[in-house]
This record gives sequence, C-alpha cells and structure tokens, in this order.
Amino acid sequence: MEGSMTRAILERCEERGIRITEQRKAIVRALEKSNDHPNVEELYQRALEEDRNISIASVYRTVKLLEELGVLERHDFGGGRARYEDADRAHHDHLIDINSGEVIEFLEPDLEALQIQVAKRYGFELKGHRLELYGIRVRNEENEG
Amino acid sequence: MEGSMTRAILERCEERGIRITEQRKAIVRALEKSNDHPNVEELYQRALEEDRNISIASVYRTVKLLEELGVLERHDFGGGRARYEDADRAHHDHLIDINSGEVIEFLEPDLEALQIQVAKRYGFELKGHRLELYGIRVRNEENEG
DNA sequence: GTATATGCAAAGTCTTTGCTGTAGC
DNA sequence: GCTACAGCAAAGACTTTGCATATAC
Repeated sequence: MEGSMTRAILERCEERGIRITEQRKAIVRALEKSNDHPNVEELYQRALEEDRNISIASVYRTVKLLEELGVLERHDFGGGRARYEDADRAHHDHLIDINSGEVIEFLEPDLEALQIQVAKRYGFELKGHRLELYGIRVRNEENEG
Repeated sequence: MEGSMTRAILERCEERGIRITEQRKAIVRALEKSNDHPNVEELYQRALEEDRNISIASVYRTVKLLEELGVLERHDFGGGRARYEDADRAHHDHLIDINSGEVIEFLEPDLEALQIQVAKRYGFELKGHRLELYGIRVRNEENEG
C-alpha cells in the first residue's frame, strides 16, 4: 500500500469508457512499472515484454488517446521525443541534470502557490504549468545543510 | 534607447567569430523586429521580407547555430515546432493562454530565487530553467486588484 | 584564395493515418 | 454483432544534410 491514493491507470481508462484491449493493458502495465518518463520507443519496448503482440503504432495511438483523456501527461525535455507519465502522480516538477540527463522529481508548495499568484496577477486562472530546472550536481543530495 | 542594455544580436555573432552573411543579417534583422517567439517558418517569411535571397534551410541552419552559440534561445510551447527568441532578452518566463495561444512574458524575482533554493537543496547549481504557466483568461489584466 | 555558408532537393526522425482484419463489450 | 481497435506500411510534419556553387574575410 505504499502507492498511497493514486488510482490505477486502467481504472481511470474504464471510467472514460474506452475499450480495455490486451495491448492497452500491456502498455499501461509497462507504464506503471516505470519510475521514469519513457518516450514512445522505450514504452514500446517495455510493453513488448508484457505482451509480444504490440505494434508501435498502437503505443502512439494509446498514449495520445490517454493524454487527451487526461490519464497520462506528456513531457518534452528536449531531444525531440515526447515522454509520458501517469498524470495522477504527475503533480511535481523536474530537476534535470545537464550532465547525466538524470531527472529528479520534486514538489515545492511555495513555488506552486507563487505560480498561481502570478497567473492571477495577469488576469489568468492557472490550469497547468511546466517547470523544469536544469543544473549541474555540486555535491551529494543527502545533506540539506 | 528604450531597448536598455541588450546588445545587438549581430554584435554577439561577430564576437563568436562566425561569418556575417547577407542571409544571417536578414534573419537577425527579422528576429530583432519580432516581439513574439517565431517558429522557423514564420522567421523565414519575415526574413524574406528583409532579403529575397534566403532559403528555409539557411534559417534552420542559422537558428541552430545561434542557439548553440548561446545567442538565441529555443522554446517548445507545444505544436511540435521550435520557436526562437534573442537569448539576451530571454530572461523571463512565459504565461500561455490555452484558448488563444497568446504568450505573455513575465519575470517574478521571488520565483527565480525559490528555484535556485530548490536546486541547491538537491545538491545542484541551477544553470537554467523553463517555467511556463498555462491558463485561461478570467478578466482583463489591467487591474491587479 | 580558401574556408565557410548557401540553395536545392533528398533523406532522416518522430508521429499520424488509411485500410483491412480482429476483438472487446 | 457492431463498433472500436490493432497491425502494417505509407504518408505527414518538421528538421537535417550531401553536394555543387557562391561569398565573406
């Protein structure tokens, strides 16, 4: 029960009324096993391990559909390939190590609040945001000193 | 003299030691006249008005080169096309109107400072960031009430 | 004068799509 | 059983690149 209250992706798919095919199950399973932000090619490879009967076209169609349904979230961290993750657990931002490409997730309530304020100031209601920090490691993160 | 202390793009190009061709001049001129974030096709059209002798391949090559030299900054606001702006005036973030696609620039010192803090907390030195707020207009921005 | 840049068109990369057969509900 | 979905391969959108020619310095 360490997953806290995030609901299974498939459950949310069913609610949206789409058909639960073997391929979609495999893709979703592959995604739920992932702790990173796979691109379509990577997701395709992982889904293949769940079920040999998958074409990359289905992966493209599925991630696109699930993004439109709000089930997945699409990212572009550069490199010209879209990357996906579960939208339910996507409420965090990303810190990207310029040298290694490593992606660290973080959540900073003060930042979130400030963003809402800024949008408001310009007469907007914030619907979403994208914050990516790009940096280089200067020491281990174990100590917050 | 309203441009404050931003230096001309061409000047920065010369410093980097690249050849100042007619085409590059036209592209740069088109970019300096722009107050938005044109994609390559748009920039190409605008550069054509500066000089008929330009091919879109040169625009692609030029923006790529200038981005690598740190003279331009590339953005991806979705839609699958890269968009460019002068890196020297690019120290601001973007608020994007989901409905109209309009892009508003803003600078929020508190947000900048907080980002540095967050990176630091994870043991990183912040080298750059990307912050985009996506929202819908709820009223005119004239009043900050 | 020579290296660098250009133009053109062809090729590359990622993604979408038309068509026919299949399978979910 | 009907309709949505899958697979395949072809097409699309954006970007890059090879090659011959032109031009900046």
